Amino acid sequence: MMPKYVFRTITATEMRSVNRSAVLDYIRRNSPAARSMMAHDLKLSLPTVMRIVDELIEKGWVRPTGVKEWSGSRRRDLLEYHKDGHAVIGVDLGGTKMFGALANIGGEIISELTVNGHGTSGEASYAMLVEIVEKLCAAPRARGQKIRGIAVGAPGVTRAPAGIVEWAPSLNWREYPLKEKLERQFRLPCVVDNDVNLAALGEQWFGAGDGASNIVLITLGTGVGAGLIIDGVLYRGHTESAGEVGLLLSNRAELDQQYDKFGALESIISGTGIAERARTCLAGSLPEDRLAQITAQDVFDAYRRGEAWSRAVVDETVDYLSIAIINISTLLDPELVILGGGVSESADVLLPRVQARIQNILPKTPTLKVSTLGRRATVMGAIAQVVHLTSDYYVARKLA
Amino acid sequence: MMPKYVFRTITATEMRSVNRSAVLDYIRRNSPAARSMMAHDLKLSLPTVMRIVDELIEKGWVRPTGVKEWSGSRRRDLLEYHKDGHAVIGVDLGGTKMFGALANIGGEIISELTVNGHGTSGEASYAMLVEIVEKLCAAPRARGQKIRGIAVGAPGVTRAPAGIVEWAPSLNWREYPLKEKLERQFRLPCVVDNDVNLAALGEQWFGAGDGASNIVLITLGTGVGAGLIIDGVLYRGHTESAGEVGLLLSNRAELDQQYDKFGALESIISGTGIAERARTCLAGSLPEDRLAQITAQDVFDAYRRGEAWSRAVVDETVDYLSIAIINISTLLDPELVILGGGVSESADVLLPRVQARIQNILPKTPTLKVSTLGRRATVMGAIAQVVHLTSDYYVARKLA
DNA sequence: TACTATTACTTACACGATGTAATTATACGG
DNA sequence: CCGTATAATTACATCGTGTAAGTAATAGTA
Repeated sequence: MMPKYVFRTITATEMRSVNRSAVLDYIRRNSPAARSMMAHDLKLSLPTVMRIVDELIEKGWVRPTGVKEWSGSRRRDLLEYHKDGHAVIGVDLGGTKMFGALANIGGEIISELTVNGHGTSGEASYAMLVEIVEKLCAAPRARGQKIRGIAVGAPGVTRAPAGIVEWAPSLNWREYPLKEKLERQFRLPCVVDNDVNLAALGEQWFGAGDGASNIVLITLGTGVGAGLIIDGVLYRGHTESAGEVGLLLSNRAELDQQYDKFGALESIISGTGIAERARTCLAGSLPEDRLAQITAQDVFDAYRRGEAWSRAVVDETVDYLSIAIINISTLLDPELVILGGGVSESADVLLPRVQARIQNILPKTPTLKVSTLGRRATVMGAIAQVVHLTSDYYVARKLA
Repeated sequence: MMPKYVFRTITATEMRSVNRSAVLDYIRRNSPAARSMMAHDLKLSLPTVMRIVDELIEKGWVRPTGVKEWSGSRRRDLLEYHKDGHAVIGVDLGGTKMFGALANIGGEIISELTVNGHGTSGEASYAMLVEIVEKLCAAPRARGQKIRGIAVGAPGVTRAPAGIVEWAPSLNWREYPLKEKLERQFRLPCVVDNDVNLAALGEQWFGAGDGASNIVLITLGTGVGAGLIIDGVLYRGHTESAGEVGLLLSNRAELDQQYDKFGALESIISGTGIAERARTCLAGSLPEDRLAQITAQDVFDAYRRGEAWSRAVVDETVDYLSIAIINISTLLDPELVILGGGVSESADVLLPRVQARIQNILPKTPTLKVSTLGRRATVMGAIAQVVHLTSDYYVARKLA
């Protein structure tokens, strides 16, 4: 019988990794930071902070600012996150578009590349991904940073530790060993993860996350998905499909239906679903070809202009999005709910109304924000994951 | 400005705690266990395992079995979780009943005590809790174990680290510093937590949890609640109100209602809600006083006897419970969903039908089980928390 | 300009933890 | 009874943190 055990052990070197991770995280979030301040806040002795900082400087994660800070007498030497210490490649592998970026570890994009409507699948998609990465590798890097790793967000179920894409319908990939292939091709550390998971990490590190430990990112685009940051750490679920909120049910009748490609909630509040409902409303009053071109964006524009037909569509979207957020918040009690994806560009219409509905029901309302990274969220999360991977990120917690 | 940082640091002693926790957890789940086996599985050197085991034996958490195991040549000395090494007091503080138990750390009850319909609130409730604890302290302990701590599960929102009951309507406690009061009174380490959270931990340690790292416990009783174990660790949420699933919404109309005491889902699938609906069905066909006595149990009994009226009530319960489980699983992707609370005694009726509904919708179905601890779940979780607290439980994780 | 007080940093060393390797103990099987 | 294999023990190297004492920097002050 296989033994059952859940918790891992650590060595002295890993203890250092835990502490190094905490210091790096502190500096990233609080640049510029002083050693003595960190020693105080992080409850480490000054010599330990010194040693860790020396290591971080040596490895290019952190650097002295040159500036010194007055705090009573001898000035503190200030340190900052060394954004340009390393370069990283992140790719958001969409079903219809691919978006790749070469960026520094501060999340500043050096060079980016979009392929719209690539229309590929299977091996052709892989070839296109390789081409994008190659171009980004070749892009000029003013400060001469080395590329430290590649992370890819895939639209579908992934098994992140193994780096396998289990099932990505739009690319027609099944059990696709993407990480292994990329590592062999580029000889760099690679991470493969779900696109929405990475987007959530991106917002935590560089976007609307703002130091919160419990974050839900809801993306409303072609489909609907959620990324969960729980107690500071990305949560993937038992079979790595946590956050597949497209399948959420909002009424009893939905129990009797079948959902092959699109889930119940997805068919209502995704961009696709919104456009679909608009077509039903406008059927007959517009020519067929115009009807086919309607997007969610058009619906919100019409709503802003006060066109009557859009009213019901937007109302329904507001209601079902509210139900989803209420149910997610009820279950998870996050500090922050971030709205992302294409539809979030219409947040001016949605957000105030959703907020009102939520406050009406929930005793404790999470903060509701719009993604600040937009379509770059996944790529930013990719950068975060490369930092996790290459800086040996460990975290420790005490229970009870 | 307050610095932002999320992750803690550890010292050499805390590294030992991480490893000690892993070893203790291994032995608890795999008694009897051999040192050399643990060294292999946990990736620790044998000397380290030896030292940790010596410490655990000395402190009474573990003991040699005396039995030896053959594995090719020299026999292994087997160790087991020392159930009787310590005694612990756990109390489930219900709104109508209080249930306290003196148990060993293996979750075996030495002495238990129920007070039904105590009808107290405020300071009187505290006095009754103290009386229960005192009686349990005085109960004979054959093996002479010392009581190591007290944990209390409260029916309401708690702030567990501080041990404050924020709001428990049935006891009329607000911002009640329970932990502080108990520690002063009994001079023992005390833990205060939400009753459902503790029940989830109880099932993880001693019940249906079975080594799973991602568990959702749904309790259906007077109200409805959920306890979440995420990546092996109890998750409480940003304001410690994760899992308050009584408020889950199942249709659009519910958005416009007000929920003061009972949430939307709660008013349908809780024991109270089931009985209430049965009363509506039977109004007129039964005398008023008989009607008032109907319980959820009666409804399920009638269903088993094939009485027509009960059909609709049970169907509705099945459907809304299914929706709740589907939505929770969609979001969290747990390995295991456990049904607990009074209504779970009718799981023979509910479970097969719920299972069928779930499988129809979800691509990946979590295992569905009935609580094996029943009304003792909270108390068992209380025991687990005392072990966490008094054995200095730490866990470490690597990201990416 | 020198002295003082104060805070930042450095160094030396103690301590606590893990790991490796050599040694001893135990038990089966021929 | 001995050989072999595995378990447990011991001694010691290594790696990490912490404490304490010493050095450096700097504003204020005499």
